[in-house]
Amino acid sequence: MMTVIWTLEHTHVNEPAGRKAMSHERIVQAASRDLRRAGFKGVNVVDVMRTAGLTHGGFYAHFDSRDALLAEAIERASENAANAIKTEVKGLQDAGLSPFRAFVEAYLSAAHVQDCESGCPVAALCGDMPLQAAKVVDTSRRVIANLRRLVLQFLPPDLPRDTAWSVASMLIGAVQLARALGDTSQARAVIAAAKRDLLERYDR
Amino acid sequence: MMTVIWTLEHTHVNEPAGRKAMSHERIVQAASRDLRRAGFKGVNVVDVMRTAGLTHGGFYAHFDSRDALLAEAIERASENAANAIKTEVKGLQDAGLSPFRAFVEAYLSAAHVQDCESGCPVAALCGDMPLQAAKVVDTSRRVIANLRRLVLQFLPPDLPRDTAWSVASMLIGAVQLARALGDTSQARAVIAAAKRDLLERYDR
DNA sequence: TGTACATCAGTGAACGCGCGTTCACTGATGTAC
DNA sequence: TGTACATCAGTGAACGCGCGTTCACTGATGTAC
Repeated sequence: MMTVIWTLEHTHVNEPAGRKAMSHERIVQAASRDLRRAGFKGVNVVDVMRTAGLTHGGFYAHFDSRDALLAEAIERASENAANAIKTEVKGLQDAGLSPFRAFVEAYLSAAHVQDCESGCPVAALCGDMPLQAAKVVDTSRRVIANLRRLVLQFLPPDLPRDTAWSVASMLIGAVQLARALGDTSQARAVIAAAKRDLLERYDR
Repeated sequence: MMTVIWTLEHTHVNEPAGRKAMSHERIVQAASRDLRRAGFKGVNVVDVMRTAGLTHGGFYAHFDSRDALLAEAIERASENAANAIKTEVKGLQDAGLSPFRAFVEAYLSAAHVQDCESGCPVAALCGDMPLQAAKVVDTSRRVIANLRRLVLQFLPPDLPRDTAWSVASMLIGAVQLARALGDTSQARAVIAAAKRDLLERYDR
């Protein structure tokens, strides 16, 4: 037991970021993209490892199970997407839009509808979240809480706080409908209607 | 060729509804429930046939493929759910609610959030629709169009027609978030916020 | 500094299971004459 | 009306493939002395 602890303490001493840690990171990144592009069932151990430049045999040196990877991947997706959105919002605010309007334009942009693999994991995965293993469900709920906090950052402060929930509902519902309708005029109508609704009602 | 046609014409003569047609119906009904409860990946040929009181070997006498079953099942789910909603809306209207309010209360009821297997297939499946086979995607889009028409039936008529899209977005987004959050106060807050938002804005 | 040993991260073959799909066969029902 | 035959709906075993998981092994790196 003493020996094991001693070994662990010295595991990452020698390489700058740690070879294993870098591999781990590449695996999680690959999974977080597959996850959003193809859903929970679209995350495949062999493919993810190959994308990360490895072979599948080493997978279980990094994760207890595929579900453990899913949990890490969805959390990573949440961070990535939040950062991407915030960056785009900043640009739109600099161009003169109000914080809330900038956020709505960023979240409901054509780019976000099309590039689901780098987008919001709640929009991509919400319907399947309750069907996953307990560990993944727990992480999913934290990711939903992250989205709520993100909305709150840009919501006019005089509104009741649970307005963040109806705004989040509208946003993920519209993105999902638009993606399901594909590249059609109906898909664009969904996005346009959601934008108009949100901005007319809540933009100050 | 003549023989085949002759045979087909006489296939269903002898039994009231047709033995095969009744089996077909039971299979589709079973699949439409599994589909909404457990998603596209939750529809399993062996289980569906067992639920319908049959063995799996006979499946391909009824459907070309599992995807063909999915397409029929999602369309059947759409009809079932629309009828159930309309019935409940009628009851709420008789109790004095406006058409739109009755519809929102029915769609966002606790029963609809909990009993997904008899609920709206768009709320249950929207996120996975674009990941399915072409035939299933086509049917999914028709089912989304059905939901839009259902919303239009209860929307105040003076509103722009594409308001149906933002209302539909809010409804399916809220139901999905509530289901993902489980039986928690947050889930109830999502539903309450969506109801308040829709009714304050559109109820006349 | 060099040598022997231990550990680490990763490899690739193999296992086991689920599940969509196929197929030869069966009992029941209907049809021809 | 009865007999022989055809068809229908369904059965159950088996096939093939994908995929999560395991495991013995390897080359590289680090450590003890």
